[in-house]
Amino acid sequence: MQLDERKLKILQAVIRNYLETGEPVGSRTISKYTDLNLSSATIRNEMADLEELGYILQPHTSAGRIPSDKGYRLYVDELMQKEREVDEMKVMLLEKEEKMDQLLKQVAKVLAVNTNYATMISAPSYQGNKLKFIQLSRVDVNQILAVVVVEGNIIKNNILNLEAPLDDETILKLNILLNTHLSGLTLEEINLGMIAKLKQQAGIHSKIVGDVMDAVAEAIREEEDLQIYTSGANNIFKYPELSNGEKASEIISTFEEKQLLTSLVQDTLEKSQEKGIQIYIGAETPVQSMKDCSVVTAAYELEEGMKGTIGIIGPKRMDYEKVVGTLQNLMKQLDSIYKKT
Amino acid sequence: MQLDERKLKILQAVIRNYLETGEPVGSRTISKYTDLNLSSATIRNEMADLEELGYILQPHTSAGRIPSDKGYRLYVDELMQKEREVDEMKVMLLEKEEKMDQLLKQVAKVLAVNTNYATMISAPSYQGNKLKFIQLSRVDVNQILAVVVVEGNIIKNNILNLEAPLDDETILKLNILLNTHLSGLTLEEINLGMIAKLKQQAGIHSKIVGDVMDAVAEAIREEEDLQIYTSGANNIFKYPELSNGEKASEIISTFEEKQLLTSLVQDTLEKSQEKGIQIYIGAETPVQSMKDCSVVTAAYELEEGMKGTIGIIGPKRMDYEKVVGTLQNLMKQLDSIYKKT
DNA sequence: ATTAGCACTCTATCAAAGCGAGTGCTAACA
DNA sequence: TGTTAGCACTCGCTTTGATAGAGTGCTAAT
Repeated sequence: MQLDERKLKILQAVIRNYLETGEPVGSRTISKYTDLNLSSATIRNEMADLEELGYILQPHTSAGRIPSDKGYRLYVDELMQKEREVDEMKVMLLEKEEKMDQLLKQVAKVLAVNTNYATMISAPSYQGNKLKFIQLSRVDVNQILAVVVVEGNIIKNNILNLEAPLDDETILKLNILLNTHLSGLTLEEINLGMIAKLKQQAGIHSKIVGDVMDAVAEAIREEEDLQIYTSGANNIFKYPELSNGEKASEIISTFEEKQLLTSLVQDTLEKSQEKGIQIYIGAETPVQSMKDCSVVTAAYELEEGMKGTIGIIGPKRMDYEKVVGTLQNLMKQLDSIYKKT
Repeated sequence: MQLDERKLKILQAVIRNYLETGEPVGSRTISKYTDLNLSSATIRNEMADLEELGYILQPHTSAGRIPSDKGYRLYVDELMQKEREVDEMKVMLLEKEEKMDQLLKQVAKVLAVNTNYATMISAPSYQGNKLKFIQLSRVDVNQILAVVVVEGNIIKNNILNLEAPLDDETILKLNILLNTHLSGLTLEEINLGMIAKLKQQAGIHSKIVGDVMDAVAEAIREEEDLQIYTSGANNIFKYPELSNGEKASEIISTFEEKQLLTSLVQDTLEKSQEKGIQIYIGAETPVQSMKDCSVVTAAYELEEGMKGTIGIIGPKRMDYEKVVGTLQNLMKQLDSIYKKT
């Protein structure tokens, strides 16, 4: 059996209607709602076919139909209106110099308020970026501060405890040594051989060099378990199908233990090569606890190849068109903020 | 009418029973539960009195009684067993050098898992601490990095954009200028007059000084909206009286917008002078959205006078004794971690 | 002062009944 | 052959009424 034009139209009508109301859709509703001018009986026959094909299903006999995951999938792939007016969403323009996390939190929040869904945003990860600057300074008689700056102005600090005091001149020398050898290198290029060479040159101060390198390594490591911000988790209470205790609890947990969203971020980044915006319907999601939701994600890229992801989490009957539109809109704005520098 | 011994015992029995079951408690239950050897009829009379006095209330006629906020208050103030065995709770010992936020998250989580309530912990705030060190370094042709270190090794970075390049010597001079005048001062002592004087001394570079002072100011400001970590928000779903959509949503929101908990932190810090552990029952809480919960908080103090707070949020019928015990236990452990350095 | 006893109240639970929405099928129709 | 009117049927939701049970307040006896 094939999906002819008419079946598609009916499926579309069912889904549209269900997205709006959240209630199973009956044949009579379709018969009036569409411009097909077909009686409910005809619709019924077609709907029986659609059910057999797996695009819609009945919660129980003598109820209307609701879309299945397969139905939603067809809808977002083929049937969805690609362009639609989207409410203009103003991201408050933040100075680029402002702390990145402020901006991200802000974006997540604006998005949550605008869409009425839960949102997440992962901070751009800086893999492959170059070391820009290292500075050691004494802050106390037996402590020095190591500041590591990576391209993109990511700054990491570490306090190092000294065994024996260092005089100012030595610190200066170490600074020069470190900067001349390391700046401009990517974090990957700083390998053991290079470290050994540096230590050798540092002579009796090789321990300090080792400690600094550990600080650099930690800067990398910390960046690896990436930061994720969320907002609007309470929006899920707006959708009865998600707000029963069991499911709500699961979703809230995931939002609290943000690291559980990592797989979502990874998957989005991988797939973002092929397609800008990614839609996960129900069980398609890489995060188990969201199998009753749909998740729409996009990868964004700031200058200098820093990539992060934005995600919107809602019920399966989310307004995909609006969400996709809003997300595209947001991308543009992020772009413009970071281009106009 | 006064609360004699017997009334107190009955009130205690009602509350104990209600804490366990969460169901209204009837006179017959009390009659058997206690060692008073009184008939249910007598209990009924006494309970009628207790209700008139406002310590207990009936959800509806012909239901048992439940404690009122006033009843709980009396209970925690007077009736509660002060000492009780508490499950030993191991806080994973983290190296002191480890990042503070790791430790805090860990503590919040352990506490949530152990108590089955929602928890929050605020990072210690460093008000009144002294400026230790300021360092300007050039990271780019027109950017300098300002690092501000406050006592307690709190470090803040800011990138400043220059209008005109600065030579190394000038940067060095500025460093000396700033450090000689500012280090050792508390953040409050750095007032406008002092800034003006510095600017004057900096001559043509007064703009830089101004920018650095802004950076310092921002370091303060950022520290002010203090960091709060939460865990176990989903635990509230374990208590039916809190997991209805409306209330749950409100609580979850508060946990997401952690800044809403600030007033709780403030209040705890203020009151911590008089009493170690603070209990807010229902409407007593400074955070409006938790009026249906009880909140138990404590202020902790790490070395160097850094104070933060820990809070446990649960239903009014929370196990106060256990929670208080657990909290005291935790305090001891935190102490020992930070004492043994 | 305490308590046994009783009438009363209120809720929760269950079954029966009716309603309404929706279906599938059949037969008639164009 | 595709469409549609009609009809019997199913199922869930809501209402209703009856019942049981828990608990109370009051009174009268101890």
